[in-house]
Amino acid sequence: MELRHLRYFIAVAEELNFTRAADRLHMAQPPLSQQIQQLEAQLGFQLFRRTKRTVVLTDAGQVFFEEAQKILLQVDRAIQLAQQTSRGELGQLTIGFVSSAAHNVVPAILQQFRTLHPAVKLELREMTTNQQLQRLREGQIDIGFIRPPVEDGVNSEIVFREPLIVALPQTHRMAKCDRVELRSLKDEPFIMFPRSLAPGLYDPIVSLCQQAGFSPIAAQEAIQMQTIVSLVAAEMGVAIVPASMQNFQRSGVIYKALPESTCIVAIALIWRSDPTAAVQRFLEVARQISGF
Amino acid sequence: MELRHLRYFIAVAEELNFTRAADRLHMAQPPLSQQIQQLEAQLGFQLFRRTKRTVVLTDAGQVFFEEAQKILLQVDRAIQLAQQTSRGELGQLTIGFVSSAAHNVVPAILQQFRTLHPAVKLELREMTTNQQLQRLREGQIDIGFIRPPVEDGVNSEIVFREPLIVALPQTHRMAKCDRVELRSLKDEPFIMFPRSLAPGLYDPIVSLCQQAGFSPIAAQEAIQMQTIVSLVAAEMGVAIVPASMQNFQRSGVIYKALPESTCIVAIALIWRSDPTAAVQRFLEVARQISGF
DNA sequence: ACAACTTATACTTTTAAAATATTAATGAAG
DNA sequence: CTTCATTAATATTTTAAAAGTATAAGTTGT
Repeated sequence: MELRHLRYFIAVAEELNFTRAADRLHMAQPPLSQQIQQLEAQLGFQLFRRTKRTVVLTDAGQVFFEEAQKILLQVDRAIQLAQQTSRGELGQLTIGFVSSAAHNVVPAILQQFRTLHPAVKLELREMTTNQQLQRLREGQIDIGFIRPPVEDGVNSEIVFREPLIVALPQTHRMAKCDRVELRSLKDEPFIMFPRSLAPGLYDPIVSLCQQAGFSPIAAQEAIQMQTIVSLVAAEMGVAIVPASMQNFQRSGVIYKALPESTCIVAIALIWRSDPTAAVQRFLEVARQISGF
Repeated sequence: MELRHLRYFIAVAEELNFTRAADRLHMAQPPLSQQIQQLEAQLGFQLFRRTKRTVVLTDAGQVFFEEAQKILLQVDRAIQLAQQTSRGELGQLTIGFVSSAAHNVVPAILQQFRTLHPAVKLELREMTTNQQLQRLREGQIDIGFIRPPVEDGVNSEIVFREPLIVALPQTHRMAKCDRVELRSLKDEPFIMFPRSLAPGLYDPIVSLCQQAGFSPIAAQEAIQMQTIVSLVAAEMGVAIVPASMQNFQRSGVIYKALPESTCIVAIALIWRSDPTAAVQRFLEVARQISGF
């Protein structure tokens, strides 16, 4: 049995007249009769009760008619769903992001993507840069927002750049100053990200301090930017953080610009090597929003 | 697009290897490749990402794979449902019956049919004989239980015969007798079915009375056997009823056999001229139960 | 009784699916 | 590094089956 048989059968069942149905199907009447006979032979029962002049559906034919219509609808649906998927209008994206990225471009990109492609389901997972690189290789995430650098062989693109700033406890002696000389913090305890998990953030911070003539004393480590800021609020020390952390205001913490902050940190987008259409649509939106 | 394309596609999607899929489909590899190419061309997108040596589903292909499986399942389902219907194992029967038939064979036939063909939905409607004949012609009922005679051109078969008996009020002077001579009731008021609605019951009753040497005085008419018995209980008169009304015991009413009751009334089954398979199954059961 | 209408059959043509033979590319093994 | 096995694609031929043509046969209504 082929879909052709169902299409022919439906036409005859609707017209109850082989000649008219054949017209509607743009074919001659004899092949139509033959195809219906063939279908009946395969099914093992009559679809129509025919006199020489009139045709009516049997009760089994009536049941088959309703089911055949459902089948053709399902075929249309299958084609449409798959086509939408092929255009990236339908599907699922699993997206990783580092905690600090949640405060800059990521929300804007996600929002825009959601309005443009509402049928794509987004699954968001906060992870470190290294976790994302590994999960991307394993195919467990489609897209990631990380801190560069990126090893070779991974598709990546910078989507955001920002300077570094200082987070001080409100009670800190420099909290009232307009701006802070990094040099003046050289004996302060620093709260840092572990280098192993985020070299792209750790290294610029250390390099900045060394430009100012000292090596920072890592008093505490934390693997979430929000935790680092909370530790500053708890007066455990000071921290150097990306400027976008100013979007994360927390009582007890004051952010200060660094005059010597020519040092820039970035957020990069990474994506799987065989990008699905949905990944490609996401890239388009990310490029549009980030302006790169 | 034809079901062939879906069957081929599913085989390739499951094997992820054209050669093996072709083996499974008992065909050569080149036509399989061509049919898949043709399918992709019609759909307007790639189902597979192919290297010269390996094949994987695209994400659109994955979606189409799942939908294609559903379609083939639905095709199987359509065939099965229609085949069951053609065998009379599935469907609906609308059945008419005269009120007095509810007390003899009908319950047994219905019960047996329900056990043998549980997927056939039965719809029961109490109607007079004439109503049933008309509704049958209009196709509004499939089967009827009536009082003969049946006009020509209607399929019918006697499924039950029974003698006539007398229903007396408990207070009646003859209520204590073993048997009742019909002649002794000649001056009693009779409660009758209107002749127009049930000649098959009316005529034997009148004929019986005339054999006994009188014409019954119709004091009341009612169109339900149960109502007639109730009127007897209310001492409105006496009635001659089919013997199966003894299955309908009502306080205040006594049934008595008639010695001269060589007169028999019947229940006939009637059915539509283009009997569906379900109607034929019903006939089989009715014949089996009635023993005719 | 006859014309118009409708389906089925017999036969021919056309289309397209399947088979065969072959090529091209890739990856693994010697 | 070459060779061999594996795999998908292409070109061409064969085969099968779908569509078309002509016509018959039965039914309905005038």
